[in-house]
Amino acid sequence: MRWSRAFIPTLRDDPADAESANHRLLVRGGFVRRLMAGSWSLLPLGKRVATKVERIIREEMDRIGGQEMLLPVVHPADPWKKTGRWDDVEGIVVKFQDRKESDMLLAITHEEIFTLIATELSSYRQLPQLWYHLQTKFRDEPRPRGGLLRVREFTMKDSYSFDVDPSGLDAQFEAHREAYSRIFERLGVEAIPVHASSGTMGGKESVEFMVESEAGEDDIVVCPNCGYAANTERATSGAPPVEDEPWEGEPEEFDTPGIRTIAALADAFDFASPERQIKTLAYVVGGELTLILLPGDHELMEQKLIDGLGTFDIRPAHDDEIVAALGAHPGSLGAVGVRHLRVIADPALRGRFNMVTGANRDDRHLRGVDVERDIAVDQWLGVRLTRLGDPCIECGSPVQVRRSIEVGHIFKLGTKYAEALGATVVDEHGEEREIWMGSYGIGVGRNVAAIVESSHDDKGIVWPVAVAPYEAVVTVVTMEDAATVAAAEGIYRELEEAGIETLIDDRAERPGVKFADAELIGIPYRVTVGPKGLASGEVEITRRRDGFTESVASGQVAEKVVAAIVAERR
RNA sequence: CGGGCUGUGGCGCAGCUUGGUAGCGCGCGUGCUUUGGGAGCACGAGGCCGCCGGUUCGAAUCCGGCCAGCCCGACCA
Repeated sequence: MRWSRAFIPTLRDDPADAESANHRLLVRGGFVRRLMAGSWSLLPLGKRVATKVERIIREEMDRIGGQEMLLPVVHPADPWKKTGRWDDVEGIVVKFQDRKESDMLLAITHEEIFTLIATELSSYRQLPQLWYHLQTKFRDEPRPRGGLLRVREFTMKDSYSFDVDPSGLDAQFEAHREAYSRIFERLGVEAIPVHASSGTMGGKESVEFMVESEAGEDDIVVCPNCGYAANTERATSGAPPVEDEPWEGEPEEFDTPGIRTIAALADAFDFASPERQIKTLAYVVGGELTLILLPGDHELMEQKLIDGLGTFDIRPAHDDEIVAALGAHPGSLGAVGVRHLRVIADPALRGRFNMVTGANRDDRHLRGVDVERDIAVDQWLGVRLTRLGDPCIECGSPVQVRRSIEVGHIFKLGTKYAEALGATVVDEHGEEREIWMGSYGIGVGRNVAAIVESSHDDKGIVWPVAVAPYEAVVTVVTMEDAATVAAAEGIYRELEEAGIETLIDDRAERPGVKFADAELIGIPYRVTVGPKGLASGEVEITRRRDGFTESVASGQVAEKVVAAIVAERR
């Protein structure tokens, strides 16, 4: 490609509204342009990168037996109503009606429709099956952010596995785990698999692939000793040890005028440090007021509550609901003596005594509370957020918490969708059985963003060869010197003929502009052809990754560049 | 959904406090000079000042409403 003919609208300045590296560099390098919040056009360079990411995904899916299809992006409501998700996905899904006033939606994922196709399977002999497509999803995210990291419209590779039994599902799940690891390795991102929450997908087991990055939106818990790794939405840890001081007898009420927070209570009384308080949260779960208890120095991870209770129908209670049920306002709440409400407590409170909690009378608290003696806990459920330094659940070593980008997610779905939509096969005994399903997703644009986040410097993007929009650029130092132009054109032709995707920078620009642009858009290898070097028959090869430069006889340059690139293609 | 910030040529910004000709840098076009790290000079093109309404003789500027974008947070009692 001739740069003079290419549409590569690079910008000299960073766009003002861009914070994260991928946003800043992809816009500045002319890869993408924003249409609206969370909605991006891929320009020629961006499309080339996305296509390469897709090719790698396809190759790895095909390698484990995947068959590519293409399903529609507009779905009728009916199958979504049958699986119960028509209501579950309220808010994130765009719903509308066609001219006949039939309910429809824009696909946020494709479990329902792939399962409908799977109803055509009739015998266990046809299983296993593995189907996938690369298709647009539209999710009306409440807050798109971070350039291509969280968007509303995006291309996703989603695959779906169909098996006659759980062990078949396990095998396909493992195949995906390996395929995904290969994909991320080829993309040049360091993704670690972690235990995760299944969210709206349902199902029991899921693994996320996470790339450590400050731009990420998730925190993962990692144990440096034994390798345990999990999203904080799911991670469990041991209870950090606390030494309670002895207390004889019943809890004792005391005055706490104007005190509404754990911090304020801790400041006012030296026996009420946060770790010795019981934090009492009021939630409405399935329409019923429920108390959630945690050690005062811990935080609730709402997703664990959702997962642990098996319902999305939870929300913090409003003040008036709390007052009506407990007779006190938030800030003076407690569960001692509460029998008419469901009480859920984090296991970190087990065996704790001489604790401080609200008395359910405004401006009054209780001290000397023995959790198991004084509180009627209906359910012990691990709902607290794992913190840096908490003991690892597997080995007890202090865990780390790292900000990360979720680049892939694989789920064991079980038979939920098959049951709802009637996808069954007959087994070898002639009996009808529901199909066991898994679903597996990788967002294309988010992976492009993750690559940029983890591979850039102050000059611009550093693409791995495998996904670079072009593998090499021939920089013509001056277009005014006929010998220079002729030599550059010759090298360009050689590289093209050797199958190297090459740009020739034949613009009437000064060399500094060409160097800066080549670095900004991140081309892995640059061949610089100018009169200075040509005087001794030489040109330069510069590697983007580390700036390493060597002079090479112009007759040998193509061969050297080809060898370097082929070795890095993956 | 709550909070903060921001909307002025393609990009980055000033002007707004104190109402009166819309400005700067980059980029773009033409010409000359220059040519191994974002050149210089000269001339030139390009703006519904986010939108609607109000105040005023007069609004980018003051007032009200709306829309859009970015960042933080996700009710933690």
